[in-house]
Amino acid sequence: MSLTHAILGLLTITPMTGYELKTQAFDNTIKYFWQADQAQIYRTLSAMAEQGWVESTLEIQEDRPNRKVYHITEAGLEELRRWLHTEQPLPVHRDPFLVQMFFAGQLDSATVLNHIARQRAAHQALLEQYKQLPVPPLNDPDLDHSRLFWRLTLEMGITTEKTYLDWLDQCEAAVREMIEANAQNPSANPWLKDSKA
Amino acid sequence: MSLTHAILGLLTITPMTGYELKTQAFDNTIKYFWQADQAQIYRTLSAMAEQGWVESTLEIQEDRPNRKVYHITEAGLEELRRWLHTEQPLPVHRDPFLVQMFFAGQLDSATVLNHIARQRAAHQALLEQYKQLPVPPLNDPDLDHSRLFWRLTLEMGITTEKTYLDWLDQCEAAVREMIEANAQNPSANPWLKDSKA
DNA sequence: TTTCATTATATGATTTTACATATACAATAA
DNA sequence: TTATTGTATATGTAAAATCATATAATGAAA
Repeated sequence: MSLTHAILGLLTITPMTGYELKTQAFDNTIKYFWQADQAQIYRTLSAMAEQGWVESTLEIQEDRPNRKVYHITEAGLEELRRWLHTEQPLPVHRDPFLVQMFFAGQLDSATVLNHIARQRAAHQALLEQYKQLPVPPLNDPDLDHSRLFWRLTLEMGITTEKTYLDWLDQCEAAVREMIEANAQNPSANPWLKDSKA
Repeated sequence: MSLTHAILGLLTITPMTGYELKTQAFDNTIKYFWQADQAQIYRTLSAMAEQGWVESTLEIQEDRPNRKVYHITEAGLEELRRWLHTEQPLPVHRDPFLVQMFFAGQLDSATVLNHIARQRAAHQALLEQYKQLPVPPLNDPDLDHSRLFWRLTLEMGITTEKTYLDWLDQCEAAVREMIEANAQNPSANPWLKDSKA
């Protein structure tokens, strides 16, 4: 599975604790292409340590919990390199909102517009977060190999969110148009319910 | 979970067997926002039948296996309506290729270009498949409520794939540029390995 | 002729993901 | 003062997803 390899890759950048992997790497940086649960990260780290792909050193701290800093081993590097050469399957799409929209013909228009607005806000927030990530732009002279790919994948996250927002706007427009069309149609149907407000 | 509600929704269109749900609905139509395994569909249908949300009638066939045609019940319709009113969480992104690209600085450029080309072909194929789905376009007068939302979600699938293809092209261009830049740089690094061909 | 694809349902086993909760101390906020 | 947030690791459990395989008939292809 790719979580293992995402972690292996991250540990080539710098040794990290499970907590840092979660809060700095996954939640802030690469969540637009791989999301991971905290519990899953810790358990995967244990499994990887058993495999011999990572090792940890305990850092004793006084005022806060001890840190288990993981670093990648030679075997881990080898596994990462092997995996990096393999062809990857297509992404799995599972978007519950799109399921909802697919069947939104069964909802009144006001509810649909409300759903759209909420999703819009959530995606907008994501986009803002991605935009603030400190990765040099494509035309930056500091863009070395690694950073080039970080920027490219970040661009993907940003573009995806922009596309999503555009689509939500398109949906809203289409729904409003449909409301108009129905308002002029005397054989009014229940779809208009509440939506005149 | 949304698989249940995707199935409930699909059964409001027409009664179907598990096989039809898989081959016609999921694999052909809505896989760009909800993918489902065959085994999972059958098991979910069983669970839904126990819940009382669907019922099945057995259609005896002579030359092929009998069909278990599921239809939605009143309780199922109620559950679907309830769910359609709830707010949905953001989509979960898990794209192993993007993980690979994030760490592609550790690969030689020829391998990266090869990976990109393969993904491109796969996404191109998906796009072609989506384009051929028989859903009336947005400006079609036959576009009723249901079909409007089918078209909107399909537009999302198409747009997403187009965006992905554009991004892959951008990646390819960036990698080729990086190759150029490195070729002129005498402090050649292993990244160029094999990529001069 | 044997293998493969299609139609159709189903189970076993495993892996992956998700959700909840526990511990523990410090600092900050209500 | 009490509650919450941040740092840090971990387990229990359940749900969901994946992969493999079984059955069984027909028809087509190698």
